[in-house]
Amino acid sequence: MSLRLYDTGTRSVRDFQPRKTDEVGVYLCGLTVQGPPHIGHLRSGVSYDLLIRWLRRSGYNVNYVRNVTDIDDKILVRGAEQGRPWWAIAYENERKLAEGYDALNVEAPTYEPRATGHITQMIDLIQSLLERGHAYATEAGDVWFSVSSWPDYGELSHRRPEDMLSGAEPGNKRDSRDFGLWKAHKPGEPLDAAWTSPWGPGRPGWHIECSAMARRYLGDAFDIHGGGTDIMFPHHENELAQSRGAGLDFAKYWVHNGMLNLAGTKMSKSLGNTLSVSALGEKGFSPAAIRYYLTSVHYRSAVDFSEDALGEAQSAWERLSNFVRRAAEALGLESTIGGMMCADFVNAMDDDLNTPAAVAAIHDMAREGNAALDAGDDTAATNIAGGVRAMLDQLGLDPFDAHWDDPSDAKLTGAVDALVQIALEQRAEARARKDYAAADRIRDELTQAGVTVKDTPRGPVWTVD
RNA sequence: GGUGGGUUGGCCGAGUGGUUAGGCAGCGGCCUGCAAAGCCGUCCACACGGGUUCGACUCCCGUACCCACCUCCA
Repeated sequence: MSLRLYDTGTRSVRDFQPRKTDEVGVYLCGLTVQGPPHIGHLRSGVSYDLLIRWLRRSGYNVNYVRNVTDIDDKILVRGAEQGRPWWAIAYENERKLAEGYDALNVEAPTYEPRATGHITQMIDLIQSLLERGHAYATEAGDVWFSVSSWPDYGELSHRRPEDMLSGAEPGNKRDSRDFGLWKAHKPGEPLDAAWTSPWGPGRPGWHIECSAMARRYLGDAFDIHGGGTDIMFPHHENELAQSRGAGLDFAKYWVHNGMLNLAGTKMSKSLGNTLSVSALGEKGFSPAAIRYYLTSVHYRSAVDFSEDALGEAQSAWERLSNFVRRAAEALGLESTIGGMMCADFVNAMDDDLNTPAAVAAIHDMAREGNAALDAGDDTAATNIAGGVRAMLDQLGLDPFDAHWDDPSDAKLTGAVDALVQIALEQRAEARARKDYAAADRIRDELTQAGVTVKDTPRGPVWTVD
């Protein structure tokens, strides 16, 4: 079996067959960096990270492009509000986004282009749309895409023009459905937010950016285009129309991830109901647990975020993590490397990235592994532990991944280790003479200091909370 | 109003026309000096009403409720 993916364009799960045998081009609409990222954005990052990792493990050489939109109306508004250059705000948020991705172990894309670096490519595309009669320029210096000139408009989101509510953005356009390709510079807007063009100074419309950047780095035709369901219309519909209108084949498959809701409503910048990774960290949730949480639901499902659910996910994640650590302590870390993923896991991933089922397969194996360790069956335990680690690693959740280490802890560990060892030796002596009151007192004191001690057949093990 | 998605056991969350999802929490047991971890067992289910079928949570129709998009938004 091989990968099957849900394709929004056909509204069905399709066998994934890239244009070239062993290469895959993927374009993901990244963020408009008008504010710091929240976990809804990061959910999208994790979802596509899982896809990319699975494509790579399936043998494809993946060219993964995820853009940053660093110029738009709201960024200019933020700049005016804060009395700072708009580009400083965009870049600040872009860095925070990168930190968020990194915290959740989301791998960097092959390339991360910025919209402002591709104005000439956008102008080229707009010109070819004008030449082909799919766009028109106004005296004010705006350029609009003519929706009525493109009969296939609506093919992605399956909307009919007559079904659409009126009240689209105002402007000097001929048809209310037409969307902006180029926005003329307006009085009062910063001069450094305008570029010269055949139609006068201005800046690009949102949609044209992605068409131009996808074309530059992935070519006129590529395999997968992704983003959140909230931008399927109009953004992706518009991208598709203008790229096809310019004579490009564009994307073969369209993938959309579901929204992350808070109290039943979409988490969004405009609603202000956002939650950041660092805020969750302050509440005691680890980045690995957050990633596990986002991985344990299907990427197309809406997720109603709750701290209770995240707490349950953290417990579940610790169960897997505990098994891997336990196995490494018993068998040696080397023994847990290079295992095989089980068939249930592979089949689940091939089935439109059914990560909840994949995670369930890991839990099943972890149970068997724990039983093998209990029984002293090191051969079986080694095989299972290696498989569990391989699968967790595939999901970006290997407990031993250095990514999860907190560098600030590293210095302390050495010092604490020496101190804890002294205490544990005293406790061992107390236990040897069956003075359990004294032994428990030492353990309680360590617990109060944040050091959790547990006894295993191979002696005590401690962790810092 | 249009389009799409959803409603699963105390909670999270997959899936299937007839056979245990998985996890968290609870309960009982084993193990342990105790605890933790782990293992075994166990309780709890498919919004509502019709229909198709030998049999439906799983297909069809209807009803209710929820969400998203139709305007910037992953």
